[in-house]
Amino acid sequence: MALRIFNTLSRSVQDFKPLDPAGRAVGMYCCGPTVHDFAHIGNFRTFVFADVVRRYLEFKGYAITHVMNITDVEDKIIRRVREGGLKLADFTREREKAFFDDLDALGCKRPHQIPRATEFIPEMIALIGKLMERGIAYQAPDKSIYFSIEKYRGCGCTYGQLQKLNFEEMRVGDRVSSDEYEKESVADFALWKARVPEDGDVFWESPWGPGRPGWHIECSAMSMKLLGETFDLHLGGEDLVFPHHEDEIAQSEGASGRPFVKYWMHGAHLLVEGKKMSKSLGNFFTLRDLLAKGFSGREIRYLLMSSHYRETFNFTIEGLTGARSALARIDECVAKLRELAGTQTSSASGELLSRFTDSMDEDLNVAGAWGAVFDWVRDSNRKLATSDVSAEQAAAMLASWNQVEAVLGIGQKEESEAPAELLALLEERQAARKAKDFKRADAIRDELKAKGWVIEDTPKGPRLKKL
RNA sequence: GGCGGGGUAGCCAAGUGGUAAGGCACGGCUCUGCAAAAGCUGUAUUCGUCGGUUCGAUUCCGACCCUCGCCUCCA
Repeated sequence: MALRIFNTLSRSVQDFKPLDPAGRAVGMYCCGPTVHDFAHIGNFRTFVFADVVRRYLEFKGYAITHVMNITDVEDKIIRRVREGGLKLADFTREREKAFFDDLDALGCKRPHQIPRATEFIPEMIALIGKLMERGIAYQAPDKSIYFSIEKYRGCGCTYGQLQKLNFEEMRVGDRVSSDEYEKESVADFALWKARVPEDGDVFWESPWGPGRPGWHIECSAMSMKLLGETFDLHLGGEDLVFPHHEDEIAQSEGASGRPFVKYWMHGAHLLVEGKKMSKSLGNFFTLRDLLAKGFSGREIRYLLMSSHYRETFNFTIEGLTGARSALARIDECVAKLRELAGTQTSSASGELLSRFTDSMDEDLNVAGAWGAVFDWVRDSNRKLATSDVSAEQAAAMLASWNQVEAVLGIGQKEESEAPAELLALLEERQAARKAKDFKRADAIRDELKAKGWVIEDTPKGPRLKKL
């Protein structure tokens, strides 16, 4: 079966067909973080979503090139740098490192290319130059360069491909920053912002004078440079549909005269505890906030990818606790199969893969995919309980799981070996039980529990499990 | 005001023109010296409300109610 995805351009679910005539290579660009602060859990929903898209495309056999930018020059960053008396790069590199630590904790694969905005200034200037040549961009009295939507439309291009726009009905002006009032039209947006005193030493020389790039231009410049003027997939959060992505299309198609991106995918936002995240409500979490509460990256990842990417998802602490139980159920089953399979290997069999694929093919229906996973867990547990599963059979079941897990990316629970002294206590308890000294046996059980280890009395004897 | 999502069990969340996946929580059972852990198992006559189409609608159409998001540098 073929993968189908919802394309924001057509507002419908379409068959995914790469531009590559061989149908194999896929270029994918995901709008990355603005490194002005620690990223929050809402940001990570989008990055986990992008990671799942990438992993599923790999699962489907595509040779993917995953690009994600780092926005390391922007108003907030400049303000922090100025306030802290810091060097731009020192500040942004630190935040960037924190971001990748977080991404690692969530089990996200590193994109193949991670361009920084500040390292593509010449490409951006070249792109702006092209738009100037074509008469689609103009320099305002404040020396900044703006993109003219009117001229762009005059060339037969469409502005408003991703969202139906009605400029007359739009509430204009609410958030237009004061340095943009010299634009010819409110809808126009900055390509190059002329240097102002507040920028300090954050500026670059350009044919139009010193300044810095506008927000949208970096993504156009970097994606076209690394993936070509037309590429397959562009992802981002739903808030980026307008204006960011709309403007990217305008800049890119205005300059190249060719279609920019074939498929646009947008991830919906997150609610936390039923409300929009905000610091004043106390429901604003960075990843490290949640890790500090004792949740693991894989638990957070599981919760973030437990529902469809185009639906608003309500992220709750209760959900996180539930994620822990749900993952434990999978871990338990997989661990048993591993033990049985030993070093035996086998090819995948059973219906897990087909059910998983059927769900994921339909616009990444992860909820349906998890349904397949949990049905497989129950089915495996039944087999384990009612019949002798051979090493070969266990290996075959595991082979399917491993393929699915490569997409889900939840990894496995880190196995912790109990220290020798605790194992000695466990032995002592066994001896006490044999001697019917249950008082002593129960005392040891409590002692172990106090140390964070639970005794699991299985038909094959007792085991220690970390709480 | 414009545009676009949602409303399915206590909570989260799939899905379908033919009578409701899965997860969490909860109850029962198995195992156990008792537990725990683990496993199995049960739990929505019903899918926001009211109409309509249909042999049949939660699924299609219309109206209404509620809720959320975007509307110029926020994932």
